[in-house]
Amino acid sequence: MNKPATIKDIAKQLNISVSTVSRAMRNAPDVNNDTKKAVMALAEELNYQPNRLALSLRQKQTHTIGVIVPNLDYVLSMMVRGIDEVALEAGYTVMVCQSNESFGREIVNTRRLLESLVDGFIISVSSETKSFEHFKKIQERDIPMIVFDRTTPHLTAPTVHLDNEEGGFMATEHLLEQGYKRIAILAGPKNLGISNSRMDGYMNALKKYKIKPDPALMIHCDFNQDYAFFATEELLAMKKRPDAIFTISDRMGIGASLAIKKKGLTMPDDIALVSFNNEPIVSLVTPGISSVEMPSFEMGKAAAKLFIETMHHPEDMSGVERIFKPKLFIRESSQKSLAKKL
Amino acid sequence: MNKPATIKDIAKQLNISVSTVSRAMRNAPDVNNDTKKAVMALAEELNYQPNRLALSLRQKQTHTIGVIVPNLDYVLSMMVRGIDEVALEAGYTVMVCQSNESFGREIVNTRRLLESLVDGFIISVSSETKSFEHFKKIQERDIPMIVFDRTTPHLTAPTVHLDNEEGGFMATEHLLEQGYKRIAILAGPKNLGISNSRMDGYMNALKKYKIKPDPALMIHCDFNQDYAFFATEELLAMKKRPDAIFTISDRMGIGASLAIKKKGLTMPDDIALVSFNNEPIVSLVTPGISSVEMPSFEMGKAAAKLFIETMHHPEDMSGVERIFKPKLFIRESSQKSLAKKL
DNA sequence: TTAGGTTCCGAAAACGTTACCGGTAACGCT
DNA sequence: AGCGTTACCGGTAACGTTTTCGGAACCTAA
Repeated sequence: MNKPATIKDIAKQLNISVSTVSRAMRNAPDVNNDTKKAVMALAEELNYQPNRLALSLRQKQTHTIGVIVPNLDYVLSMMVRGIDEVALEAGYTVMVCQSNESFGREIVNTRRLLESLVDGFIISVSSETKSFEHFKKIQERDIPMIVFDRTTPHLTAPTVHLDNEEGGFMATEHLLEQGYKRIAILAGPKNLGISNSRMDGYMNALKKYKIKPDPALMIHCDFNQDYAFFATEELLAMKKRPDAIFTISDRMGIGASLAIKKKGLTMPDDIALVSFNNEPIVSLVTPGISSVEMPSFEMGKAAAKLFIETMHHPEDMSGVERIFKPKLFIRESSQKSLAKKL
Repeated sequence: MNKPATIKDIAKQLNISVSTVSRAMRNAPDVNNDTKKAVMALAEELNYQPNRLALSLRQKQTHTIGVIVPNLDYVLSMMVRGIDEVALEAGYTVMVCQSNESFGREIVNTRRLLESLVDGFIISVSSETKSFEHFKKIQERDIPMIVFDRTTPHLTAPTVHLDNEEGGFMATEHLLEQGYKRIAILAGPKNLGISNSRMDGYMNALKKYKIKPDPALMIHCDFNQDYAFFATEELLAMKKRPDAIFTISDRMGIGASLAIKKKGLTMPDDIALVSFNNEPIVSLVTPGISSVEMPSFEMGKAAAKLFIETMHHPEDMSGVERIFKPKLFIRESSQKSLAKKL
């Protein structure tokens, strides 16, 4: 009914020009104090809200960051909170879109946000994504873009991610130190960078301990609990079954642990388990599952900071990488001494 | 560097007017097929992306829904996914802002989105919120607003929520049926509607079974795991301690279970536990925790549908309520027979 | 008095798009 | 020949804001 008040309404009522009102609102120096007060007062009274669309159209920037994530699981929602935190601080609004791990949705989201809705992007690529044309379109337009968490070599952009290789290495070395020899790995889809890096770490650790990797113990499966469950069942059905499993995510770790329990085996005696992410859940199940932690919140903050930096100095930020270090939390699922204490 | 192409560029290059280009892009009927093709082709070539800001400014609508949630925990992120789902389908983009359970952040977020960035709101109020002026400002401007999950009587708007009273009743009655008599409740802050409703259900169940509620067993504490832990410790330290606890969320349930374990008590024999939300985690801990489930995803979808309905028929939708029914999942923490089987 | 500086304000263009109103040309019909 | 339709297309205002330029009014100082 009652149209929202505009700068024009205020101008008319006060018998001054819109430019003056505009200046007064922004507290510009060249406007009389009395007029300023009058404008402010009337704005308050009319419940005036500036129209950001007009502003953005005018100055060709929206002060909005488009964040595209594959999901809002524990880790990513932590990261988003981090992004939110510093973005708000810096005067940006964030627009979160989840692609649901779907390539198609990712494209749609990108296209939408690209319609002048955002000043730039902070993205984490979906596990389904194999082609990166939609992201390259962003770069062709010289629009800032940060890739975080799920990074990829196919995109040259400032990135924030974990040292996943190190994480994979730590997890595997820990198992080796505990004396496990046949260590299986449950990895994600082959095109998923974080999965591959973690697997590289796994390989490195095996190499260091002079153990020949066994392809039969290296499983690629979908990035979720159910697939991990089935994959683990198969692993456990092998004639020479593994004595330890490293899963690339906690969800998968949970799936694996369920399969282990179902088979009637116990951790860590019959088989050990280490997973990744260190979500709260892994400390609550019995036995507690060892897991590699990533500083999600901090990484989110770093991504946003990097974004803002890029906004200010777009010149060759493209190589910048912020790499965070993982931390291994050892629990009963992988340490015999700990388990015996119980 | 290379400015994004506009409708004007296309017009100039094709020697036609902007209006024609505009019509061609929208596939309007009154434009020659050849020109249409030419426009489309050139648009493709120039990598033209329409400018939604201009469009929105012109037609005074943004096709964006502002979603304000207190956090992105399991339940709410499920709901957001539901909202996303139907919103995208209906041609809307959603803008998710988390208030982090902070009143101040909620206000800031509302103000930002109110600056003509969204066509309307779907909100779930923060647990800290006691005043609702910022939300009423939305309504004063005749902007559609749906309240979901965390609803409140202070706001008259179309709502989507769980039958929380029923949920509280189910949980409590289940405990009573199992023979528990001194049932404590761990509730949230006193101003939190869902908490109060669940507590009402609790009261109703006690009444039905002719048990006099004991104020000493009704604890209000912060909506998280740690506070629940401490509150439970106090409960267990009572001379006449409760023989069952109903917690109003799974996080709190986890906190309670940890306190119970620490004290050396076992569930369900020494004490029973039922919580709320039925997050995956409650089925994974030992003993499994009984919990009341809400159809989060469906509720999110319903909220978005209701929003779209409201957009189309704003007239007196204000009374509409979509109430979903909870479902109790019984696990070892509260059913003696189940526990004995293990 | 006049020159020069301040202080305050207004007019108008611009951002990219759509919507409204109109116009022209070609065609067919009487 | 004259008229009405039809099929296309163009000009322009408008959306709400900022920005640039300029100018009026006043003050100060020589």
